[in-house]
Amino acid sequence: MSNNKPKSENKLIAERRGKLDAMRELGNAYPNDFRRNALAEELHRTYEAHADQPLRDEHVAVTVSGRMMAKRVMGKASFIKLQDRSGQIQVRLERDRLADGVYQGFKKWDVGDIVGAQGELFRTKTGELTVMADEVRLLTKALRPLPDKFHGLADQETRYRQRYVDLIINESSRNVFRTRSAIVSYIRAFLDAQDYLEVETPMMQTTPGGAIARPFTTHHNALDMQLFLRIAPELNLKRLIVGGFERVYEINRNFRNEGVSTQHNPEFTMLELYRAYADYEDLIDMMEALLRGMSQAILGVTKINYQGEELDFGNPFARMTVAEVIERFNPDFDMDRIRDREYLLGICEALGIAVKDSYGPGKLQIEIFEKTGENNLRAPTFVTQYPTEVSPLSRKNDADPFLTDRFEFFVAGREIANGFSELNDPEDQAERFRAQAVNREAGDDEAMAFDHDYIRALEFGMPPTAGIGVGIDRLVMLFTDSPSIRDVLLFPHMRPEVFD
RNA sequence: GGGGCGUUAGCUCAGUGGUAGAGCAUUCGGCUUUUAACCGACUGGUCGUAGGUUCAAAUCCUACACGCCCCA
Repeated sequence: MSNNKPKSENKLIAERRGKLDAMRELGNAYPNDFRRNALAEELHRTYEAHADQPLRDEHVAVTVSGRMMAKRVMGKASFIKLQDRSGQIQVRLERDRLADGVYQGFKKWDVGDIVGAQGELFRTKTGELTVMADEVRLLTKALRPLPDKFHGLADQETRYRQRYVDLIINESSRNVFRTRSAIVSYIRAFLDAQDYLEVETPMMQTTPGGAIARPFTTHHNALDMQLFLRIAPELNLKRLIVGGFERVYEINRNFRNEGVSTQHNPEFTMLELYRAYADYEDLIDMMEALLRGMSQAILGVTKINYQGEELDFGNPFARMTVAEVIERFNPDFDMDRIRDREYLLGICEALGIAVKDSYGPGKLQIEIFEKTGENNLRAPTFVTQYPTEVSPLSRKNDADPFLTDRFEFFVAGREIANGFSELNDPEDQAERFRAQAVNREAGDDEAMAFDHDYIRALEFGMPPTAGIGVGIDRLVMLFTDSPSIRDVLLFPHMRPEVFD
């Protein structure tokens, strides 16, 4: 994509700048005294059943405003379309209805300008609800032309970099972000109804924790100290459980210093939720209810289409253990040796998985699971019984300490959520931190740091608790049929544009 | 990090070695019920950047930038 060329400014812009200069000479070119009393969609809804003559008889006077998206001039009369936040409304301008000179001035206006109009409603002979303008004003001059009215804006890069243009032009893009907002609102209402407290915890932390990931670093000048952007709010939220807030959640940004892809943005939004006196199975049930209700509320159906694939949130979700997934997708796998490190190493080698010396059988199992199973989990599926080795904050299973009471939720081959019964034994937690520290020493910069204050908090006693993290961006992708995470982020991360 | 594809007018796109093209938009003229309005005339480009090959490069080669997709 080529960049702007400010050196010899585009002719189209130069022309519009000339029109703006003329406006400046006539007075304030950027007035802010226009107020409207109607939105496009509201008018369409209210007068849906009105035919032309009854509508005229009612003399419905309205003021509307928005961006002029179409301009069709037929000599002494014109039609324009104004787009406001709700939709579009047509306005008819007749030279002889308007004050002297207004119509001549209007002919110089450009598609993209912000316009306000006042007049009475009628219906054209093709039935379109229209405002017959008695007054019309140019409220803001657009210096830059909009993309092609028919083909719109298709260039991906421009859509991401100049999201404002994408939003002006593409209704589908506007709808993605409306749906995103509706999803977040739905989650808040769902949780608020269950007496959860929404909280905000620090983005900048001295010890990043709560997930296995590489952090971003930053620097506080006055304190002259290194800070990390959080990779998860988990440990702080559990401190709040210790504090007695029993049910808390946060919907906010996490930052992970990893690659960028259709599934990953350096900053992304997570719902994290903690509930005392609950275990991971309670949260599995909650997650299932949340998704089913959300699908019904947002899309009106429980079967959704994602990139040509039907995903059914209506029926009970599948449940499998990590071991079962491995068995299912590796038919020759010897399940008797699933904790045999040497055997697992052999399988990894055969699968072309790069392993480190520090990997124990649990980590190796997960590598095999991710390589062979994850992408095949198409229908909504809860996967349970994750190895303790890869779950440093999860409560061990009472019957089998190799495993934890943890689950992840998959749909369309992607991890959407991760939850578990929380580890509230401070001595066990300290031991897990020490194990992570060993990995850290060994050069694994994703391994967790030892968080002394978190141990101290647990020593005050954290009630039995379960928690879950849900990737909001990925959820929005599913509900908006978006192939890339960038499609559901208003301003996705991009390399800087060069302005020369 | 590796591989593939892409970058031409404001937008959407043609153009595979021989004078840089179309539609829409813009500009000018016409038109008082249009719907991608219509009719007529015109205008608009360092073909992503830098090198190279060639009599000649948007086109072939190399590097780089940015983007998209796949893989790690």
